[in-house]
Amino acid sequence: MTGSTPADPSVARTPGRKVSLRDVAATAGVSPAAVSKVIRNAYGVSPGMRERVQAAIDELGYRPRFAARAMRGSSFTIGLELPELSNDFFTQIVGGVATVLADTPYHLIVAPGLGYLSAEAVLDSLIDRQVDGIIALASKVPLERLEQVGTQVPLILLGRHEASVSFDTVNSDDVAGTRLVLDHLLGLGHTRIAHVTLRPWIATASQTLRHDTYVTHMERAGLEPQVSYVRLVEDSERVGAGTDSHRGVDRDVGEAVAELLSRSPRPTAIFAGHDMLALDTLRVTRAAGLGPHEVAVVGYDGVAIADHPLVDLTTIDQSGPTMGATAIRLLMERILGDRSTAVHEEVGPALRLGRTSAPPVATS
Amino acid sequence: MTGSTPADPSVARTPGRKVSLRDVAATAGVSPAAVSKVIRNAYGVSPGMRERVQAAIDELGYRPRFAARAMRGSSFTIGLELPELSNDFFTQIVGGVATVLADTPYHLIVAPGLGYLSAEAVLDSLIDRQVDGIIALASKVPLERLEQVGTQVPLILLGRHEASVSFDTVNSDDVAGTRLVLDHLLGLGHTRIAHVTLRPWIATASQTLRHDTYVTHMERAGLEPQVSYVRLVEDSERVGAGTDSHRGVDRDVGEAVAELLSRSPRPTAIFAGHDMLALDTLRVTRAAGLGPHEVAVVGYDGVAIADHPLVDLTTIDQSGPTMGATAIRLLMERILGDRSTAVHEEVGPALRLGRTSAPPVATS
DNA sequence: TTGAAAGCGGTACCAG
DNA sequence: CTGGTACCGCTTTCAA
Repeated sequence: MTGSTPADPSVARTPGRKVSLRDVAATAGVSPAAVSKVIRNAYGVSPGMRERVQAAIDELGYRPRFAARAMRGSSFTIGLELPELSNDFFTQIVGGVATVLADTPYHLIVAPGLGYLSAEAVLDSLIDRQVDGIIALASKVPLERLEQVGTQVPLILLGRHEASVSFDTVNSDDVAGTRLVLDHLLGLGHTRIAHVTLRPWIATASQTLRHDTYVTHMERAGLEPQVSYVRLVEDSERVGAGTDSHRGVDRDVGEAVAELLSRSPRPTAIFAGHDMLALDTLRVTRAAGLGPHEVAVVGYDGVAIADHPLVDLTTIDQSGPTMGATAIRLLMERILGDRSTAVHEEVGPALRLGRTSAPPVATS
Repeated sequence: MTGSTPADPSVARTPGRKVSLRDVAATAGVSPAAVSKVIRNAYGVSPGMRERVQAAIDELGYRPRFAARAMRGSSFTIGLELPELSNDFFTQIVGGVATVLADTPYHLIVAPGLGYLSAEAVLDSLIDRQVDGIIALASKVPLERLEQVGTQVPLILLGRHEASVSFDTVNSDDVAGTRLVLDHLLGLGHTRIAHVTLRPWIATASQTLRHDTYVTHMERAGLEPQVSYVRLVEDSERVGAGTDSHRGVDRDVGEAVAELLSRSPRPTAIFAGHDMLALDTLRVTRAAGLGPHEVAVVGYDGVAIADHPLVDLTTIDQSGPTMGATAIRLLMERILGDRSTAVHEEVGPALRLGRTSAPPVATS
């Protein structure tokens, strides 16, 4: 309530107009063009000029506006599209990107799908913002659309094994990762290993590769693949999810897992398509009173909570931070014009053993 | 590099220049001003005009650029400052905000501190972006700075119990919430209840209120408050955290909890300042082989993982989504000019019982 | 109701 | 190396 004091100087600081580049130029006694060069560290300014301009900038507390810069030059903004924020794997990627960006004049806009916004809408919005480059997860956007985006703005895709020419990709080796999981479970003595995942949608998506590798690896081992698909949740159904509780099992995941558990003979191990699915799977198995020896559970991603002693989930570490750092490194190469041919990098997956996977009990 | 395929029509769609408002005007045979009015749903356009313009917009696939709009009018962008993304409570808030925003032409920019960027830097950056309004957590920014920001742009603060006139606040009733925790533990028979939290910094921050309430409530119950403070991590030390693993106990939290456990007599219960601290606390107690009956643990926030059967953390549900939804509602009131006096809303906290809090074993 | 024209605050080009 | 200046695409008076 500083309002009771009629003229409070501490709040009075509301200049009629923000200080502009022209103001700086006037104060420093130079041209606007010169100031522009200084703030961009552009070529062709004498040390004396730079100094005087910098002094004026400091004196006036000048800060360039992104909007004005974006009109002519670059927006100094990187857009990061991702499906949601409640999945820790995605926020690990954000961390990796942000750390690299910290030493640059570029800023990061985190643009989650947030349930109601599709990845395509998010990409459009980033383009409307004239970002200088985009990093995207975009696991469900058609390739043609991505290629098109890639011709408009430098683009890096994560989790899509596309041999695109217009954009780069960064992926974990999902085939190798899946084999790590299966060999681990097979090594423990499991034979009835089920897989719970989203219904394959894009053939090149990480999820799909894990699924396909699971199937072929099982068959090669002479075992029967058992997949339970989580029903795709329509966007319309998701509206309002934000105000609901985050809690409880996603109904569809719950059903998918319950369906697996009801099979006879029951699977002794469940390989979940990613860690959030694995956590939900554990909700169901624990609710059913089934421990690691009855049903082993393995995830994929390496979310932070996975190695909490109370959870201790066996999973594949995808090195989210490294993926993010790699992505922004590749993106900056393109933005700075250092490279214009597509590259496709992979980071190695690593098995992280936890208590949720154990040998099956010897019944049968 | 569409270069390999000489003339690929699917990728060829790279118009030399994006379609502008002027193009739409030309196509529709009207003035740019008219188009501007139509896309803003502004007053003073005849139905016929609107229809023709809309047709041209659809035909050309016109999309207004945020930068240009921000130059003169509003940016149709809301900025959300928050300390980090790896804390699920914060992303719950984001969800609440996003859901309400879904029905408006406004877009959300999520701007996390990301370790290296301080809240103040993030706020500055949002202002440079000319966002139309800001929602901030900003738990460590001095009040004067916030008041100043509040005079520049509509501002809503979360987790700060300030009676400001220049900005609104949305808070959980931290006093009531803390009492719920303590009464629960006292009811279970605990007397040696410790508190682990960040060292109080801002007197009006939620964390501080919980701390202060803990102290007074304990004293009023005739018990001795025992607080262990987590050392503040300097920003400089945090750089690079993004590429490190998210895993393991924050060294400082670990030390703070270990210090508590080494006291004699040992506390039988630990009230953590928020859920992420509680999870780290559980890491330490479990590593020390101490179960709920040796050391009860209670958190605060209601993160999603708290109610996982493997964790089952007793905590206070702060209704993050509701807080976010409330915040954006208040912000839109200010942006649309419906209100110019500050309001300060509170949402009620609720105790959520879990397995991590149990009566103390009868030793003494 | 409609449109002409003057910017918003930077950048880029080009002449000095 | 420096500075004048024409823009970028949209919004906003203000006349017609």
